[in-house]
Amino acid sequence: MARRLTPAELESATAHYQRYLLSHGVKFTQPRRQILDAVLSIDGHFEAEQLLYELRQRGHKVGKATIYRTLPLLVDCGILKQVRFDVKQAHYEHAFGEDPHDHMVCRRCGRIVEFSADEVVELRKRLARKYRFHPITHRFQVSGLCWECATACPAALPLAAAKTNSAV
Amino acid sequence: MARRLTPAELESATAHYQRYLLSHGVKFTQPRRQILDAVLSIDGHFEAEQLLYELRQRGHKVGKATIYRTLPLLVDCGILKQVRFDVKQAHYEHAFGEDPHDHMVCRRCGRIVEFSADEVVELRKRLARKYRFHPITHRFQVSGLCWECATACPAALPLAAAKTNSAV
DNA sequence: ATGCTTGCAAAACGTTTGCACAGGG
DNA sequence: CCCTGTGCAAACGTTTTGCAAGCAT
Repeated sequence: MARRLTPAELESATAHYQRYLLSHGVKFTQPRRQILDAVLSIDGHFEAEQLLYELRQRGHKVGKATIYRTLPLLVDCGILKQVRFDVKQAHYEHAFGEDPHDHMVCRRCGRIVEFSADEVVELRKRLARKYRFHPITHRFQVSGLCWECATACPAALPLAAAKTNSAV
Repeated sequence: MARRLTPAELESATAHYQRYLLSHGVKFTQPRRQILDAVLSIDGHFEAEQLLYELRQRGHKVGKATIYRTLPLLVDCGILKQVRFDVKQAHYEHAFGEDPHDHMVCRRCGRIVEFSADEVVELRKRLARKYRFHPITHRFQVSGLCWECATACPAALPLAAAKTNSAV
């Protein structure tokens, strides 16, 4: 699960961001600083709208367009990762100070279980060799029922069993 | 890779669809028949817009709304699978007469390499047990460079190497 | 002073919905 | 016949873009 960053990591992330912007001839402006701070303060996954809300909470009048223009910068410099669930809008999470992980999403309650990506990366490496591909990143998302929903609603399980082998 | 369905499979898919519609009190209308035929004639992945185009090619005046209303039927009855790449619009592919597989997408040329999902399903099962989750489906997508692009453009590889361990 | 950045509003995009009419069982 | 399915167009929510004004270097 996303944990709150330590002060040292916050510092480091900011410095990293500034270096990145500088080296790309991009200015470290107040809105970009405010967005960075807000982004780093959020635990877990968020979408653009939530980020806008967080900024408004802090009394910052950043425009929606600026958010959409800034998120790619944060992704490119490695502070954020874009995570796409099965919905139209993009989600983001920290890529900084986090171990690589993937997600299991519960169909019933929407709960997200994060799990270590170590074994996934290993499998990915093996498959890439076999299929002659150079892997850079991956997304592995398992959809199903969390433990609570599965015990609370056994009716949903036959469906699960029937489709257990399908890849999406 | 998606292969063209055999006449027997086409027949079987149509019968299957009709049975599904009937059992759900849904009519097998002309537009739905036309959409089914067009869908089955397409190899590989497609999106709603391409399906509309294919129908127009055949001289069928099916509305866009009907396409969007029909695709879920085809997914629910197991003829299609929704595949989501890193773009906003949904893609679809045959789920009929196909082995479960996942995708590697080349960042440079967009080429899609399909690979068997057997090992992925196995890993998924192991992880689900460990994290107490009931898997139903999964999506495993590897992003990187295909063999051709990697050899044609070695400049892109350092980036690949640097990010090799990141999950998305 | 220059030119990247901003906010606003409007456009674009894929998708969904409301409605009156058409068509299948 | 009835009731569902259809096409059209308009609505939708997210994301992008054009533009005049603002601000960092």
